[in-house]
Amino acid sequence: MEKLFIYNTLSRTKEEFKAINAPFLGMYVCGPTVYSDVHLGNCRTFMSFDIIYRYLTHIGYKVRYVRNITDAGHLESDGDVGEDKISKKAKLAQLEPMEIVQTYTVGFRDVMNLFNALPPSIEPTATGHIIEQQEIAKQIIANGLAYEHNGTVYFDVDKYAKSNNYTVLTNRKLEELLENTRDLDGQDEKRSRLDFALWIKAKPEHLMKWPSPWGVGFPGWHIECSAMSTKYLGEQFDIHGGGMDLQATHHTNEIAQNIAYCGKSPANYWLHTNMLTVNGQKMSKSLGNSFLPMELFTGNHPLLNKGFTPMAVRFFMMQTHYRSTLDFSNDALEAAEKAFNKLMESYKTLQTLIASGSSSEDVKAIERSCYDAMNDDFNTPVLISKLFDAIRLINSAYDKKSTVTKEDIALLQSIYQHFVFDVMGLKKEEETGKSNTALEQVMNLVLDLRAKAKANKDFATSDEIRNKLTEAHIQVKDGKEGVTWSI
RNA sequence: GGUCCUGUGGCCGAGUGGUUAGGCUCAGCUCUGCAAAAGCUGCUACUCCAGUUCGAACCUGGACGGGACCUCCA
Repeated sequence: MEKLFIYNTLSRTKEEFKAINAPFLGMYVCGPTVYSDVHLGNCRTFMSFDIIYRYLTHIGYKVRYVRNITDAGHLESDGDVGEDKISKKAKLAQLEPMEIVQTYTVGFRDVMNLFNALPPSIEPTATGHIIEQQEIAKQIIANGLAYEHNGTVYFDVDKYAKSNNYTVLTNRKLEELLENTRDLDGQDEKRSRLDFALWIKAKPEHLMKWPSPWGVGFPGWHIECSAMSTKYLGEQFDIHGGGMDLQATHHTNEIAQNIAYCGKSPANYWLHTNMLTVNGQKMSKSLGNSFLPMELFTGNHPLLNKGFTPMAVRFFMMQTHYRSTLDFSNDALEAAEKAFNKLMESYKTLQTLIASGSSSEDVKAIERSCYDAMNDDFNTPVLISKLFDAIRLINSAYDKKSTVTKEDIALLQSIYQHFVFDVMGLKKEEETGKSNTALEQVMNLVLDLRAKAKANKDFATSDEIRNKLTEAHIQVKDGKEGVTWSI
């Protein structure tokens, strides 16, 4: 098996990866909250972990990939301010919370599918694991690290921090955290400002609520992940992932919960993916620069000149390492789209290569460097640069400037299969409209006429046809092997 | 305000104490009736200041800029 190095947030260094029970491997990734459309930032995180999942699988691990759906805990109106609005709206066309959940869960899966992300092995929901969450809260109370106050159960951070490193993930000092904590609702119920809720008493207007030993309520924000990761991957597993914004609060509390529950830190390796910016600025609705995936595909957005295919976007994301911020801009997307098309064109060229008896190229070295790139903390930008070495090699062999053997060609095929299709999860875009046979027949007719004009050296006619087609956004390409066209 | 991350050529974006990242753009060439498309070749950068070093864009310190988190958030 490949020797793989992964950047572990726990140690802030790249560590050699060792699975607890190879070849089996458990990976948990914090999934989306399904109360609104997935935005691109979410997609980027899940695409990053899709590559990680695919590569781990490729090098021989039997991965159980668990990614939750958060469908409970946040339906409450925004405290005191929002209550009025809610009651006004509630009169007409009130939706069941689970209708919202269903709508956005389906939407999320559809988008991930468009991006060719593999579904996780298990996709558990918070509402499906209320009992498990309560059990964990009970055990933490029994272990003396949580307390109930007026129907709400709080985690006792102070007490926990006396015998554990609460801030393992962030390296922050507890005193400094305390100084910087703001005043929030329910602060007076807590023993310490850092304490967080495992179970929350439901207000009467709260829509999703369940009975519990502490009264009717709903689970806290962090406990679902502790419950579901423990249930499906065990008390200790290999990899836990999520966006960097989850690191300081959600993951910190998750680790504390697990240790308070069973004395074990849940995951050996914590991976965090970086955020997404637009033209150098944070993506946010207030700045008017947030993208929905569909806006990206259709180009229906003020910041875009045109739409981009899901695969072009996927490729674009792969060009940046998962731990760097990814900046969206029209120019960068266009550049990535061209590069992606080149990668796919070269695959076609590869199919036409003719083998020589000897080889002037070292294809094995390219394959090796692809593995080296991925083994170095899943470095897809470097992987892509190595693939472009392969492209140059393919083109030069095609131009008869170099020679490749039958084995080389087979190896190039396998590099494409393994790295481009299996690991990066790229695929050829569907041909535009399968039912376009009518258009095709017309185009054949037109191009046939143009060919005849050219044969008669009637360039005025042939150029006119070409120009008119260009105006209609149809590009004519006079290749060596005949004329092709694209829209 | 606090903690942490970051600053690379026209643009995007890897990386390393001394040796070409890669893509896009651009220029030249090949091909072409001419274009386009495609291919080839070229374009040598690392915010600023000081230090460590034989040698730093890469290490250290400082300045300035950008970002994340501290509040639901991928």
